[in-house]
Amino acid sequence: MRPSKIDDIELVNVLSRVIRTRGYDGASLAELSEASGLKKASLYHRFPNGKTEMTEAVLKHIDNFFDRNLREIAYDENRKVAERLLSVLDNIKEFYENGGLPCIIPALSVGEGYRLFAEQIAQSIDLWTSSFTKLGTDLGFDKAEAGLKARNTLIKIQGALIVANGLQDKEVFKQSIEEIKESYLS
Amino acid sequence: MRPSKIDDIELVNVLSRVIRTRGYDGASLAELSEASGLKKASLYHRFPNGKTEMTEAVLKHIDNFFDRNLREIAYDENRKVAERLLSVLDNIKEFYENGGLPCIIPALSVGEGYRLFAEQIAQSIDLWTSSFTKLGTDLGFDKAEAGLKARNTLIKIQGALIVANGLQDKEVFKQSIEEIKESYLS
DNA sequence: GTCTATAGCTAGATAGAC
DNA sequence: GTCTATCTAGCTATAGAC
Repeated sequence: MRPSKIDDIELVNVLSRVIRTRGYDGASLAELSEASGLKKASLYHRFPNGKTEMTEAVLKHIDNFFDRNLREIAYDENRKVAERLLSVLDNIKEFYENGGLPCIIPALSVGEGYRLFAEQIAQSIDLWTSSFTKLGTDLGFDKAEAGLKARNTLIKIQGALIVANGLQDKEVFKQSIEEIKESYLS
Repeated sequence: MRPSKIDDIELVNVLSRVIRTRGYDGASLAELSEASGLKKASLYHRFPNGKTEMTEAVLKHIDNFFDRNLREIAYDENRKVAERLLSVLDNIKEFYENGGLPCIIPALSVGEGYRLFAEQIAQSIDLWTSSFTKLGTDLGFDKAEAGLKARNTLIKIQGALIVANGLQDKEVFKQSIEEIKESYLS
């Protein structure tokens, strides 16, 4: 076995960046190849089903990230709930690079990406919703209100990423994260 | 002059639907042709610069819509401000078909679309922001707060469209519009 | 103004050498 | 595991008849 030029985790991270910024349809194999340093045939060796499989790997990687850095923390009753909230919001800021890197959801919400990955998108939204609902109930909100707050949290994050990108202004995103904090803790 | 199979307005509306749902990169000329009933060569007769020019026409058409149905109403001091707010929110619901039709912004926020239309996206956001800021100040909020509320209104609409699409649930969008109403009028 | 036909290119994908 | 070379299909775009 000849050694890999780039390990699996780093490779998926590179593919993730390209797909999130260029969109599924816009992320060509040529660009994925250039960004990763692997020729197209090498990408096919790693992902025999091509771009679809690369995107599945990216989705799985992101899903793992949020399972560890959002869901697990939100449900960790050994930690104070306010501390859990601040921790997950920090992890979210990290994932989106303070608003400079788009979410995968809009990148897969149009065109061919949506046809292929609609189910995974819905599942991802559900994971976020249940995690923030858990934080809300632990903070004392009743179940219904916690559910509404959770949904509005997702909406705010998704909307802030779109607007921050449109204005090329990360402050829009950072400000929204602060407002989310206040909406739970004040 | 042989008569057009489809008039300019209807044609732009059809192109708009395809670009908004498929994204700029995902909207192929084949699909634009099929949706409009015009062969590719006929589309080029109408838009000599191809897909770029079609998208420019769509953006201009949408810009006109919101100039008439958002900005003009927001600034129309002959009407009661609460009535203006309800009117613009109704027009927004219409434009997005109650959350069933995506915004053009995410469709142009990735890939080649972003490279070509970043400036128009930023301008569009500014028109929305100033319009809702005007409504906010006329409702008695001070300038700074009205500006923040306006930005959060855009964020909520954009985020709600993403989440509504991801869950295939228009209620998410309709609920968000109601919450926007309450945030201004209660 | 619309059409058929096609050019020219780039996309995703594969074969086979090293 | 990576590479060069190549295939085929789809893409944007154009030429020219009606």
